[in-house]
Amino acid sequence: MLDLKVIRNTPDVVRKALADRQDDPGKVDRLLALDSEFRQLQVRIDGLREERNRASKTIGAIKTGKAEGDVAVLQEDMRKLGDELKTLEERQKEIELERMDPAGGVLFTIPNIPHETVPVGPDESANVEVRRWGTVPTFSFGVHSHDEVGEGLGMLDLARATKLAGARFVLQIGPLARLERALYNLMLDLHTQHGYTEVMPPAIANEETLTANGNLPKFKDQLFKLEEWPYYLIPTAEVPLTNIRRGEILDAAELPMRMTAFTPCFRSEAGAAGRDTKGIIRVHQFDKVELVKVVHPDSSYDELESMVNDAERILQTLGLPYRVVALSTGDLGFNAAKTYDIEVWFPSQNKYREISSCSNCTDFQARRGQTRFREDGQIRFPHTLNGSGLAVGRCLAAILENYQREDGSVALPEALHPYMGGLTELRRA
RNA sequence: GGAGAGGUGGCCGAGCGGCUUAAGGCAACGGUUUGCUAAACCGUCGUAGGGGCUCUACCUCUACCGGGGGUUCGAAUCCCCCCCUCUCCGCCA
Repeated sequence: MLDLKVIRNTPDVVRKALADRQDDPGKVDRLLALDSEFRQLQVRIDGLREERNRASKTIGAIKTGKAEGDVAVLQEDMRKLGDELKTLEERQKEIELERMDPAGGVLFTIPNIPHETVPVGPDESANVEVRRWGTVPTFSFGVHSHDEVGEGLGMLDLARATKLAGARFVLQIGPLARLERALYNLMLDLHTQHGYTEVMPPAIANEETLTANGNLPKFKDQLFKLEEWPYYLIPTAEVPLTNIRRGEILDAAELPMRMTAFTPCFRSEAGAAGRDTKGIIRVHQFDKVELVKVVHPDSSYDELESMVNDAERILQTLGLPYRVVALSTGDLGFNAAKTYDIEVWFPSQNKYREISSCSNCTDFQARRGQTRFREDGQIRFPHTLNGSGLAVGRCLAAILENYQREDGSVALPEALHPYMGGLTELRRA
């Protein structure tokens, strides 16, 4: 959420941000109207409470013989005042819900303000490619999609995954199952070597946690909920990691916090029917190594650049060609002020596909979760960043495609050999 | 799952309808003293939202004692519901 004071003081900035995002700038004016009414009520309510507090104190003094007066008259007056107060309080509560309620208040429908360096544009067509790395491989034979390669090896069985759970689930067997483990071990090893603290969080989160992260209530239909429980399967480790210090005031010396975590991720993929139905690109359960930083506001954009580099390093280590794209205002996520996507090359689709998304959420998430830090007596909100480092399943799919050979076997990148117990290729048994 | 005991400021801990404006202590910060350190002494010392104003200051009000509701002129204190922690029992990877 944005700072209400920022919206009051610089409404034009927020209106422009909404317009750039193809959102409704009128939200600002609706919010300001509610805010004004709320504050007027606040003044009257506080005045009445003050009067009541005084009178109650007087009644107490009279009863203990420290003052003179008619208790009955005062009590009757305060009863009437109490009725009036109750009416005003109920009114204010209604306005408060419209203004600030996480489940639908106007403030919570206003997205983060894009950074000045974000390209302005209506949708993904306005995204800007920042750089490319690696050489796109050429094949002297007809390339196969990753699922064809995996099934050809006898190590990927999507039909039986469907029997076990349903469509959009994955079953890997033998060396391909081990490849999954090898990949996330490699990722965690590299990230921890570069200053990230490894974290193993719960894969289930409660409503408060998901609300603070912005997944609830807006994206409820993207989540798997546990029946009979107020719990959800996490859609990403970003959810628990950004909530670890929720509601706390940190010491400035604790910043920056850099964390990495491997978790399964669960997404309903509601609304994605028909998209990426083939293969394991878009599934209900996938593994991901996540990067999260909680940093001082002054350094957050530098931290974003280094986070992207940290994610890129994985692809470089694996020798997978990719490009980095800066998202435009129209494509930016709700929480993000700036986002880079990393897209890896998929030969069978003849295009780059997203394998990581790294965002600076500035103070937007921290404010929502009331994560703060104290510096020179001042209390401020830190900036939070999150990025995939990387999506393991998509990484595995990219290896199957980019390293496939004509005979159906797949070479393994050298960096993985130690993680595969010396195995240098995948070959049908 | 059953029985009991608890949740009060950064921490410890008193308070159990009005002398609380949440005592006292520890820690922290500023100062005095000191050759240095320590000690002692003095002061400051929660968060949030309003209002005033001569607007980085200052004055002032309100809310918050796990969360939510209720009783009352008045609730940390009484009542109801929920959450969490601890101890014991049961079950269990």
